[in-house]
Amino acid sequence: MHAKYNLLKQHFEEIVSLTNEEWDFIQSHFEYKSLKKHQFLIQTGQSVDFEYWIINGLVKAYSIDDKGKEHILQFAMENYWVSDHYAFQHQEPGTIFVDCLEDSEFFCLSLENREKICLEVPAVANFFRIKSNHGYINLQQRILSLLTMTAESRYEYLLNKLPKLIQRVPKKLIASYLGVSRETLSRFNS
Amino acid sequence: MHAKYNLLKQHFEEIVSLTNEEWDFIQSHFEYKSLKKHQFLIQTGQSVDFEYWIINGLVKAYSIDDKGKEHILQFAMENYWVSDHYAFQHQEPGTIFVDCLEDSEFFCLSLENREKICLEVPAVANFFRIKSNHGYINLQQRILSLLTMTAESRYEYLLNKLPKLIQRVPKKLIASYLGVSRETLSRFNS
DNA sequence: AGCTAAAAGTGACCTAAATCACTTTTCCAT
DNA sequence: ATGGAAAAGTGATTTAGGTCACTTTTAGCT
Repeated sequence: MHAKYNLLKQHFEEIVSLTNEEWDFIQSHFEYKSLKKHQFLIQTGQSVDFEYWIINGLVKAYSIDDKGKEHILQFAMENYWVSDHYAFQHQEPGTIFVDCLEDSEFFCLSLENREKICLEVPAVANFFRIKSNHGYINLQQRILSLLTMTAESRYEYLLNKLPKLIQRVPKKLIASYLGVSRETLSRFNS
Repeated sequence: MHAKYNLLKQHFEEIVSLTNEEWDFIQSHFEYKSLKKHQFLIQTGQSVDFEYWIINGLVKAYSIDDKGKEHILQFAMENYWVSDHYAFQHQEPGTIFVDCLEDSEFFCLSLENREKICLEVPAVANFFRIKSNHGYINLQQRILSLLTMTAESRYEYLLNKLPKLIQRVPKKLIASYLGVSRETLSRFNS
């Protein structure tokens, strides 16, 4: 477990620097969790008590429409943060599902603990500020890609940006992420 | 100008509390700017020196594709923040345009000053952290709406969510924001 | 008020992608 | 290794929305 906490520490220290005391304090506010493939991290209607940092593994965050169709909001793997941010932030029941595409391990941070370490250790507030900002920028890029690009060029763009992801994820899920039917995706390229 | 700075102070204090000394320090890191309708705040290829808080007015942030078509990333009005966040953060040339749909006034914050006030005043880091997080959540909602809803229901949703905005913005720009042609938008509803 | 330009509406036609139905391939679990 | 399920591929058909061309309405000027 020490080694795993060290990965998280490295993750913070890519952005901000921390003293050993600060790190010990921060670390003590995380919980460990482990799930197998197909298990749920978050389900609609249930409380969302944590934000999760992924130690290793792969999850998908998605919502299901009235026709039962799945729409993928995000794939998240090692080093990513994932949650139902809306529900977590507002402490409301979940609006999306998050489940594991591979066996996965997480460090879990509650809202209360997040606010606590942000207020106690300014570097943590800065860390999350910068992380959120990067996340915001990424989503803006994705929106632009949805507005400006055809499904096929979104696919090429993704192949280029996250080639490793494509290896690990069935194409029908990639299709759902891109906002295209699996049949159409299957007719692209190659 | 005092009164306008006060609006900004109120904006901060919706999220965090600040002492008078802290506020004076923060305030001194903003510059004032005023633009007329049709003037540009940000242009592609030019450096993006600031993040802007809108005192009053209305702007659109958009990119132009290879066919010369405009795609609207964001409308921003009083109390909103706007910039080319990517270019600003990475100090690279702008990738989008931002121009005024109405005469507008801004408080401008440089990257250097932002980092300075975030490091000096932890409440500011927390303010931007929370703001970014809200922004992230909003963009996730928009992505979901692009993935799951028809153009028509996206329009209804927007009408419902930001009725005032529709009043102030030509429908062809709303169409561009929704990712639909203006002819198609015109055929919706009533 | 009157002129111009931008915005909005509308019809006809076209196309990218969805949907449906079915086959083939790949991946696991026993 | 093998049987069953999930994933992927493919053809036929449908459809939402795009594009083009034109008219009507509205909003700003001077």
